[in-house]
Amino acid sequence: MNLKPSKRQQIFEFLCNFQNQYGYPPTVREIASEVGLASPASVQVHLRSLERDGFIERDPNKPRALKLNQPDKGSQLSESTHGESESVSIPILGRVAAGTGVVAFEDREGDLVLSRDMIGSGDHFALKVRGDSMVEMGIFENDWVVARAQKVAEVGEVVICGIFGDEATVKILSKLGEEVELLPANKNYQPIRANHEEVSIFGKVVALVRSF
Amino acid sequence: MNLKPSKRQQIFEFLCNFQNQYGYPPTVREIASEVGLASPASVQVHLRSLERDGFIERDPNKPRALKLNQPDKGSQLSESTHGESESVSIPILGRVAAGTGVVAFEDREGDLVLSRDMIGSGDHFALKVRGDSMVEMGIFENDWVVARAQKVAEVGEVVICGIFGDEATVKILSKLGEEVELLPANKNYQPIRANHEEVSIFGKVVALVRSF
DNA sequence: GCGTAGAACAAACAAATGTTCGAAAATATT
DNA sequence: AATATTTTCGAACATTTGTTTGTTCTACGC
Repeated sequence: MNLKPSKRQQIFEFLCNFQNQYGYPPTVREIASEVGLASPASVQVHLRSLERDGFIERDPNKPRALKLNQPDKGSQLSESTHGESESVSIPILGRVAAGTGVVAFEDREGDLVLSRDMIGSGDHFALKVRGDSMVEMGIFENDWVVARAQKVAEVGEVVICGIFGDEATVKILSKLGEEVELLPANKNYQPIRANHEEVSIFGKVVALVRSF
Repeated sequence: MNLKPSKRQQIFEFLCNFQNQYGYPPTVREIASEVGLASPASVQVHLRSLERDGFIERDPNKPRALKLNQPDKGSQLSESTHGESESVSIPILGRVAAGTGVVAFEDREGDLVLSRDMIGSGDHFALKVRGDSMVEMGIFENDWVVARAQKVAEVGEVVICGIFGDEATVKILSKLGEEVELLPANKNYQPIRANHEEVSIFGKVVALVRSF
């Protein structure tokens, strides 16, 4: 069926490339022209869809007021620094702000130093793991998980998320859509199902650090 | 005269902050409002000045079509080292020298950067984990274990050791004396018993790092 | 004092942009 | 084949935005 990438995906990739190239987002008409749609109205539908799923954010009635939430995806940046390893200081958060959107770096309790090529680009934060809900993935209590701050993720990825405005937890994202499913990695715990609006993703886990 | 920063500089800093916060550049009027100018015309002159000097690029007649050429400059992000955390570069070893005594740092494949307070003092090295003999301790294949180079350890500690001059492995030291016992953390593997002379301890595992 | 230069202003204009609405076309479903 | 669903379109509209123009005000040098 879908031999070619869907318009939705085409658009998203174009957004990433454009932002990368020009430093600011494209307009609706520029998108239309690029992906082969004749009317700005056609683009609107997809933008709404992308916004509903958290890939982008928009400010209504404002030109180019479009923010990418996952700057990495569409951009094939050169990750080959393989020579010098920049060390990055990652703030350890006591708790994650349960606000609607951004991850606020509250209660910084210290820093974790890692090399850039281990975690990739972006803003990162670290959390100390509480509980044993992820033991089957080798994530133990008192480990540190390092996450890249982003508000969307894909099925199968390990994410830091807040449910019902609760404290942040580590879970495996297993289903998306109107209803979101979050899986623990421990048979003794139950999967969590919740409405799309009740779950906020704070970041995607990219590394784990344990100190013996 | 210039007690306060010049309007030009105010504007440039605002551009950086805005772009950082919203993901797209502000409009001329948003700039005016922010830096305390009442007319968009007033902002224009400064933008022209900034463009003339190469700080920004603009596309005429297009809203928000403004590119920062130096995204880092104006942004006073949290670069504070917040306390002190000395970062240590730990060599990643392809294999551990099977010599009787010291750990020679052969075949360095790269470095792992960690903060000193995570690993403590001493000389360290890192190994990539092969096999699943330690899964029950949450040490998975392709993880990195960081070890402090030392030739002795105590019962119960996780060590890097070589047996019969074999490749280095990660095990739990469980008995000392004439006969040494090394335990895997996996029911499918057998404990290893060997003579005191046949086992050489290279280091004690002090940290674990996993990259997703 | 006089004149000049620069900064800022307000108002108006033209262009670009986001949005909406109904209809047409394409696609999927029964 | 008939129907429902999705996608796209075209055109009009309201808003936002960049730009221009002429004016006012202040500071400075002669």
